Formats: sequence, structure tokens, C-alpha cells
Amino acid sequence: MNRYYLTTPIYYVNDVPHLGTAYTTIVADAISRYHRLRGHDTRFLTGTDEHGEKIERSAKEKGIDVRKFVDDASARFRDAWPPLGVEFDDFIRTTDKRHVEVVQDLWERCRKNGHIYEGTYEGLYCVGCEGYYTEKELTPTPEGLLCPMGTHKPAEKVKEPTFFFRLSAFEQRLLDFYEKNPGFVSPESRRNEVMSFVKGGLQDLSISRTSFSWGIPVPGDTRHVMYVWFDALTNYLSALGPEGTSLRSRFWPPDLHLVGKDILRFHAVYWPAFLFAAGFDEAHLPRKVFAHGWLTINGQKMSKSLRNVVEPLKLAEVFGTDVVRYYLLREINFGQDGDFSHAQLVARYNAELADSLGNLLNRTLGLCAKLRGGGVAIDPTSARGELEARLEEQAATAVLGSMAAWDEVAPHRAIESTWTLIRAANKYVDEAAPWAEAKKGDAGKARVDVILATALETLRWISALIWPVMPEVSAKIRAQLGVLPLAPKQGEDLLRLHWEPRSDTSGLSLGTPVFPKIDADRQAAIFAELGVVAAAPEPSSEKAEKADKKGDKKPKAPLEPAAEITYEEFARLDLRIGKVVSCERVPKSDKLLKCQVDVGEPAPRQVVAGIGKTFAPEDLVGKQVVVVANLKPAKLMGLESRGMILAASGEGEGDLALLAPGKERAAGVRVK
RNA sequence: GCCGGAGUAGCUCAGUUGGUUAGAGCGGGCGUUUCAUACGCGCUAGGUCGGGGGUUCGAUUCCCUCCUCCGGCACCA
Repeated sequence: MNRYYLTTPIYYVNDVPHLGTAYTTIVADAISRYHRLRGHDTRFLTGTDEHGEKIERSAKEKGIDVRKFVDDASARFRDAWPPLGVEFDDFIRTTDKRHVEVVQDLWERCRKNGHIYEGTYEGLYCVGCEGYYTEKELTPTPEGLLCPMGTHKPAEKVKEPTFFFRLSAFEQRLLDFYEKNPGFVSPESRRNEVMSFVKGGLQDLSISRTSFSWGIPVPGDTRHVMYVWFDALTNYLSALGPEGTSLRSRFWPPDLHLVGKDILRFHAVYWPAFLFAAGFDEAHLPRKVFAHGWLTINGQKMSKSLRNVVEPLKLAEVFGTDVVRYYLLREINFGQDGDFSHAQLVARYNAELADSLGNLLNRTLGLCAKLRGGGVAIDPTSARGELEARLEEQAATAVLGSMAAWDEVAPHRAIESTWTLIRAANKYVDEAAPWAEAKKGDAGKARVDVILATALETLRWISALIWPVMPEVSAKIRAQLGVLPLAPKQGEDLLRLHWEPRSDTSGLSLGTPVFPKIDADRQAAIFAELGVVAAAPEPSSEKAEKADKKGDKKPKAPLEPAAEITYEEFARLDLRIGKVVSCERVPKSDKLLKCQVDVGEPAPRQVVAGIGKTFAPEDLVGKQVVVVANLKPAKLMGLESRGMILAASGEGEGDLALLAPGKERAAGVRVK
């Protein structure tokens, strides 16, 4: 099997490219490059998801034609990737004609096979928001169910005709499929999740809407447009063209769908079900869906309000594209959550790129220039000894290890394997000590020759191993080694390296360091430019607790004050007195309480508070509390929470003290 | 709460189909080389392998239990 088709998710154009999407795309690119390097017939697809009510509305708000809106937004994604070293083969848009046609065709197939039927979707509609809600998203009040905005009239129950997909029919078939193809959902823990989800029973899926029109029309009933997933997932198929065309037969089915863990279910459950329904058999289903984790930024969640959204393009400008790629692929254990830390990036850059790899290249070329300058002939074989044999073996091991890692979708391990070789090479140069051999005059000549040839050959291999991750750097290194940049060709496995130490030193050029070291001053300048807060991430309370439990050896560290804020920043906080009107436990949660809190507004607000381990709902009703009233709304266990109730922590989770005014105060009074 | 995963050196992690001294990288400490981007190399962490119990000649590795953390718990991109 030497063809490889892989995809990223298509990105929703209401968003902009950020570090998260860049990460997925860079990983995909590196994997795709690995397969190209192996000579596989490789296809790498990415694209944008452009339909839906939200898009329609965003365009309207901006007063732009929807088509123009999505064209611009899609271009932002398309243009974001090349500067990150990403080379995709195709960029699919859900608004492409080719996509629409294939989606409609897939729909028809499902319908003909009896898996799509007409029904009624019952939903709660809020006129104020022009949107649908599920019951649990709404707040019960005496007048009726209120939308999370709280300021509108009670939501109305409406019925809308809709098409349903008979997902329920595929439960057993999906389970059998997972059973037979253990690698289909990766990593394994995700597979368990998906399977237990399916075992829990599947309900039919509403897959069309009549309430908006910016979508793919349902064949035969153009009042309907298709709803999200049926449209979006099909991009992986539509990008290859209709059945019977050459791309389709060449690349279908996909070898790898890379997805974030948030959209795993749709890829691992709905997508194969749609394909089954359309008549695809198991042999023509995607081979693997790999869910990766989330990134935090310097230990904190990525969020616009924290102003820590990392712009990947800016990062690439400052550090260099390949360095950013290297860091992301090396630092994060692929599949697990990871942290992006600027300080860690610099640390890895200095230790691994500058000191280990960069310096290996530099010292080797320096030795060549000093000991065998001017493109002279060298004899790579006659004085070959054990050290050389060992290094050659280590190089072979690194290649095999790296290939195995890439095949298992584990970029971090591929890199690790490569760096084991780099360390071995540094050690080799130390032990072989060509400078010492050179001092022996003629007696050492043959050894000097073989040592230089061996070190150069190892670097040539290294330049191939790093190519998927750092193509530009690979080319730079090869230029200094006097060999051509790698140009993958189908059918030619460029990782099948032969140990061929060179017999002259021609073409070598001791250039400027590939990775100039970043010293403290330069780091400070870079951080300033990026607006990185230099302060160490404050210890999270959880970690502090952990530390407390682990050792009494150290005295409890006093709580470091958080970074200073200005008065203006403080004034942005809307703290108010609130009165808890009603309160109940959130089902299936052990510490969340859903409270209706009067904060002086026409209707009470819903605040979901994580204080249920200390308080029972009845403890709170009627109590006065302090509420952060302008906290960005969040969803907890599917419930909208608009605000936060302040409490002081004590010994662990079961000991909280509520903040309250010392005297009775009217609800809504400002706290300053 | 239910289901699943995890808890191994300061940090990030690997490992053990049960068995001689439990590993790597980074950081810290010490030493050393000089070809090199003050780079490299070597040595060094005395880690109750989360707590307790059990099976066993023997458990970090199997079983039970407890604690802690993380994830999933459905039509939301």
C-alpha cells in the first residue's frame, strides 16, 4: 500500500486561523511530507467549512454579501498555511460546486437506501435570538422558558419539518467495524469512549433545516438545506471528485483523518454511518481517525479575553517557520493535551537546535575546513574502525525508529529518535577526536579522513530525517554539505538511505549558523515583540494543593500576587450584590449548582457555580452573594452560566466560604 | 454520579508478558575536552514506581480497595 490520503478538519470560517488550527495543519503537513519522502503517492487535503446560520448572520451584520464574506474568510485560511511551511494538494470549500454535487449525490444514495426519512423537528425557538435551544439550555421562570440571554420573551415551541438520518440503524454495524478495526479510532482511550457512546444507543439525526437558507439544498425539496455534519464531513469525499473519476479511485478511502478531540464523535460515528448508508462497504471506509488534544498557552487556556491567543504567523516570523514546526511537533505528545510555552520554545531551540544539531553541523564543517580544506580527496574506508561501525548502526536504528514512529502517527517520537542519533554523532566526534589524529601527522591522516567522511555522512542522513518537520532547514544543511535538497519523488524511498561516506570534501561551505543561539537579551526582545508576559505562570491552585500534600518538607510558599493591573482594568469588573432566587443541583454533576440570581435586572440570571460540594441548594436560596456580572458567559455541562459567585477557598473543595455584604443590600448594588 | 484513562526522578515522559543495580531528555550539581554557536562529552538524582491490603518464593508490573487528576456522558462548531 504505497498511497496515502490524509486530511485536516475543514475549518469553520467564522473563526480565524490560530495556534490550534495551525497545530493540526502542521502535524498533517509533516505526516504528509513523511509519506512523500517515502515515495508514497500522497494526497493532503485541507479546506474550509462555510455554511450555516452563523455565517449567514455574520455576513449580514457586516453588511456584506454572504458569498463575498466566505470568499474572504476562506482565503484567510488558505493563505495562512504556506507561510507555515504547509503544502497541501487540495483546498476544499463547502461552497465549491464540486462539493455541493457530491454531497447531494451522497444524500440521494442514503435516501434511496431508505436511511433518510422526513419527520418533524421539535425545538424551542427564541424569537429574540432567532435561534433554537434545547430545553436544558433554557431557564425556567414563572412566565416560561427563557433563553440564556434572559432578556427576551419566553421561547416558543415550534415544529419544523426536517429530514432525519437513520443513525439508529447502524449501531451494531459500527460496533462490529470498531471491533474488526482496532486502529480506526486513535488513540486507544478515545476508541473506548466512542465505543461506549455507541453502545449507549444512537438516536436518529436531524440533518436538515428550513430556518435558514445558507447551505446545500436538499435534493427534491429545496425548502430545506442540509445541516452541518452531512455537509461538512463529506468534504473528504467530494474533494476527490465524483465516483468513477481518477482521483477518487486513486485515493479513496482516506488513510488518516486528523481531528481535534472535540469533533471526534462526528468523524468516528456519524461519518462511517453516512458512508455505510450510502452503500460503502467496510473496505471503503476511512482507515483511521486520530484525535489530538488541546493546547494551552503558557499553562493557561487559550482565550481571547486573556489576550493570549497566539498568532502562528507572527511566531513564524520571529522564530522561523521550521523552528515553530519543530517545537510543536517535538513538545507535544501527539494525541495528548499539551502546552505551548514561549520559554520552553526558546529552551528547546537553544538546547536541541542550536547546541546539538546546529553545533554538530558547524563543528563538523569547521573541522573539514581546517583539516581538509579546498575540496581534497579523502579516503573514507581504509582506516574505518569500531567507532564508525557503531555510528552507522546508530544511524540505521534512528531511521528505522523514526519511520516506525511516523507510521504510528507519533511525530514526537520520530524526532526523539532523530535526536538520539544527533547526540550519538556529537559523541562520536568527541571520541574519534580528529584534531588529535591530525596532530600525529601522516600517521593520523587516514583516521582524519574516515572521521570527517563519517561525520558528514551522518549529517546527510540527519538532513533527511528532519525533512518532514523542517524542510527549509534540511535544505540549508544540505547546501552546507554540498548536496542537493531533497526532492521527493513518487516511487522513490528517500529514507532508504545507503551508507555512502564521501570521498572528497568538495562543495562544503561553512556558512552562517543555521540556528543562531538565542541569548537572554535576544529572548527578552523577542518576548517584548510578541507581547509575552515574561512572568512565570502562576502556580495553579491544584498544583499548589498537590505540592502541599506531597511534602511538608518545604514551608508553604506564600501566594504570589498575580501580575499587577491598573485601576482601569479593575474598573472593568462588574461586581454586584446578587440574591439567590432559586437553586438546584445540576444532574450528573457533583459540584455544580444551577442558581437563578437576582442582580437587579428585569429577570434573574442563571449562574452555574461549582460550589455544590460545600453547599446544598437550600443553603443558598435567599442568600446574598457577590456576583461577577460581566464575566463572559460559559457553558458548563451544557448549561449557560452568566456570571460567577465569589467564594473563598479553604481546606479543599468541601470548604468554601461565600462572600456576602456585611449588611443587607439590594440586589444589583455595585461592589467596589 | 455512571463509564473510561492516568498517577514512575524537580519538569516532560518511557518501561515492566512478575524476577539480578527502575530508564531517557531537560533542569540542578560536579568534572573534562577544545574541532565548534561559552558549544560537546562524562559523572551525578540516593525516586516508599499515588496510599493500603491480597495472590506469589518474589510485584512498580496480577487482583481488591481507597485517594487524586483527566476525559466522555449525544444533535453544539
